Amino acid sequence: MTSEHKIIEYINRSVSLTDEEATVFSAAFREVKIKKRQFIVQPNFIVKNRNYIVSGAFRAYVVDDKGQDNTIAFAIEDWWITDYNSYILQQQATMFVVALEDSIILEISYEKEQALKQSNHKFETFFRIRAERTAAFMQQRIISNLTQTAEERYENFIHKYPQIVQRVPQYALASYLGMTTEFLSRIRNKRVHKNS
Amino acid sequence: MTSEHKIIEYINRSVSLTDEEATVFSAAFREVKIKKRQFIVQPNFIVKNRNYIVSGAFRAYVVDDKGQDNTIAFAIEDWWITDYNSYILQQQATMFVVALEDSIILEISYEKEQALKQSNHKFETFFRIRAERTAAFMQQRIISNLTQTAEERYENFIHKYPQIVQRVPQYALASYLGMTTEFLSRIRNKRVHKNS
DNA sequence: CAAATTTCCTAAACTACATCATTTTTAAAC
DNA sequence: GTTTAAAAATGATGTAGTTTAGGAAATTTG
Repeated sequence: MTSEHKIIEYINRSVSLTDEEATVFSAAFREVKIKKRQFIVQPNFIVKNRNYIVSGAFRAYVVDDKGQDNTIAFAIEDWWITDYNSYILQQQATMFVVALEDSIILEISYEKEQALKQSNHKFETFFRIRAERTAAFMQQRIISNLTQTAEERYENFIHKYPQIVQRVPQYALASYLGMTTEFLSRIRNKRVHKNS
Repeated sequence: MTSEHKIIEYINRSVSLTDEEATVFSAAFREVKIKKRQFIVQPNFIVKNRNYIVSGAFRAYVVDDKGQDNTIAFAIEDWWITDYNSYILQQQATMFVVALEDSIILEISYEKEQALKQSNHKFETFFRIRAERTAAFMQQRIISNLTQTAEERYENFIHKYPQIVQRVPQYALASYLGMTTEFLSRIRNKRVHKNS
């Protein structure tokens, strides 16, 4: 399946498009190949694109005052990634977004997205549903961070996203879950010995 | 200013409506008076309404396995509140939403909101912008929770929301910031003595 | 495929924050 | 207004998770 077909199938899960609309929609995107370790977002620039991942994996993170990496998001095939604050509010980015694997993305510019949304009610609906799901997802993460212990958050994550655990480095997962890589190592080791 | 005028002014900050559209929009809402300590959302029910606060203040929280309160959100005049996950995904609520003061809200039902969005592209745009801002706000909170110490999160909060600090009980603010009320009490006390 | 680099593991000392128990202050209810 | 209950402050003690440091695996790159 081509990248265009993938994204058309994606949007059709939320709103049903005519063939013509589908063509207009997919034409707003540009396919780009990204090498492992390549950055698609860097701090202090205003983010130009929203990115749909055709294949590969990415990690978004911020570096805090103490120089520590804090992973904000992971994304794999059929997910989206960008610095959400920077893209939506068109202000300076604070995050890095880097490829964890050789990847293929479909990027859409802020201007083209605005034009799509204005031109057709269905496209507006699609992006509204996207934003709502993003917010719902983030709320769940906030609740998890507030209510669960480090170990519970890890258990929760491997249960919900087993396909991601395999593909991301441990230090990245640890910082996503709000703990050190050493502590995550300990949790994993405890599990192995418990289960044998 | 009447409640209807307030919400019309609110939506006009995002999209500009004709008088007729404004009438349709505000007619979808119902004004309700809520007494202090009264609940507008409780767990295990599917949330029916999204609520715009005309006056007063609310707190949304979940109770975890250990019986602890965890504050997920505060909201005052000109903000919105509901159990976002329950409302958007129309699934069982996990949160309580309670009035911290005698309040007046404008509530819109899920069905009426869906109808508004379908009937007029501008209304769809309005709710899309709402959802995007909500997501951007939540992302900032996730970053703050991951990167800052308890004291930094408190400093950050009083800087950003001085008007809320005055109006919410300390134990609620502490659990919003992810710490105990005792620890917040110590942070505050340290500040007072430092500044004198 | 060998060297260099990155990632992961282990373990002991340490600290930010939690818990527990009691007292004081503030607010609610009669 | 007085009583009662809830919230905040304070001190002592406990612990989940961090820090630091070293070595072992695994990946990357020439």
